Amino acid sequence: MVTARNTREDVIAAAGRLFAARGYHGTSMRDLGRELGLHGSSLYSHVTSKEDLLVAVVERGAERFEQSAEEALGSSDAPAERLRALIAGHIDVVLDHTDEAKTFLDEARSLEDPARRHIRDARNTYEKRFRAVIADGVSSGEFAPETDPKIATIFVLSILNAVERWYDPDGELDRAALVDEIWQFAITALTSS
Amino acid sequence: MVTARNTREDVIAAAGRLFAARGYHGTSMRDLGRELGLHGSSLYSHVTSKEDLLVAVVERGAERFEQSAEEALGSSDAPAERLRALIAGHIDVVLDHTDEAKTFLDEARSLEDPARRHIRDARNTYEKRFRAVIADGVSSGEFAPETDPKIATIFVLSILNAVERWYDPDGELDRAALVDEIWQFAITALTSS
DNA sequence: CCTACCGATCGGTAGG
DNA sequence: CCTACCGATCGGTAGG
Repeated sequence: MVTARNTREDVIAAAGRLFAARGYHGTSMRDLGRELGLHGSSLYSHVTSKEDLLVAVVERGAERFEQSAEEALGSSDAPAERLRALIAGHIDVVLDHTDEAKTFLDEARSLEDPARRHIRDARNTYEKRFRAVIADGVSSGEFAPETDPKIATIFVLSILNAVERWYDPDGELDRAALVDEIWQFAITALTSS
Repeated sequence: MVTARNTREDVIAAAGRLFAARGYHGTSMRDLGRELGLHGSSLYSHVTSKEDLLVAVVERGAERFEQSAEEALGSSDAPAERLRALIAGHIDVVLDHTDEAKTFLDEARSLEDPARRHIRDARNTYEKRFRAVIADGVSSGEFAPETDPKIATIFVLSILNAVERWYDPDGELDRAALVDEIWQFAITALTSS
């Protein structure tokens, strides 16, 4: 059996790879065809436009993060533990679905407006999950009373979203240790006054 | 006196604006010409190539950050205060030279290799300034002994580099308060065990 | 998924 | 800084 034909999912996965590596505008349909071993024009039997591809990749990224947050919040632990679960889930998405995560984080701005707004909303929803947990911790007295949940959330997400830019999966710091470092940093900042 | 001719500096400034807003690959030389009120081909009397422009903008960004760090470290205060000065300086660069800062942070990856390496080095040098201050704080006992200066530096810079993505200069949080929030968050995480 | 294209746009040059 | 271009490449279509 020779190599089978590509599916739409194959095309989207390859697009994620290239968009993450070179950016949306830095990737041509012919580049993408080459990556899959077919002609650029043949891609149009799988997608209707280049932007259609960006939408698909970014949307998958958004779903991964959203699903991760929902699972993390399944437990009814204390705020500190729920924050830990959110952090661990976020890192899993970034490390297990790097291309989608990177494209979601860095290339969504190239989307045109219906999709763009939808992704903006998804991002806000995700952010609210973190904010609610932090606000809970402040209310319960577990976190410091001066904490501004909105700003603290931005800071934690800033750390999480930057991971793709520096973390080396083959380096000395393994995944569990990475989660631990981030959690420790965040929880210390949130707990002490 | 009618509008004077554009200088090379005008061209670089306009390029910074467009690169920051739409990305390097999302900006064409004709877009840039339009921004300046001249033909795309006329830009070549000021620059030798499109990448020449990216190099110029990114290089200016790197210089701003480097200069800011040097000034911040002029004082011989305690580590916590020197970290504060580094943070304040970084925020000044981001808010006063937003286009250069954004292009430096987000578009440097589109550089080809001599310039690319040079920028990577500049980034590492800048990072080392932060790391040295944090390491000093650990040595002096001012910061918690478990602190890993390398990782703590990455976390602080992650927060700083994300500012351009969410901060609204016309919002409720003014510059001094922004610096204060970041510093408080960082110093708390670094100080407590 | 290929062949054969399309018009538009790209970065860039020559010669004023 | 303009005019007049260049070859290459772009996203995309028609018709198998």
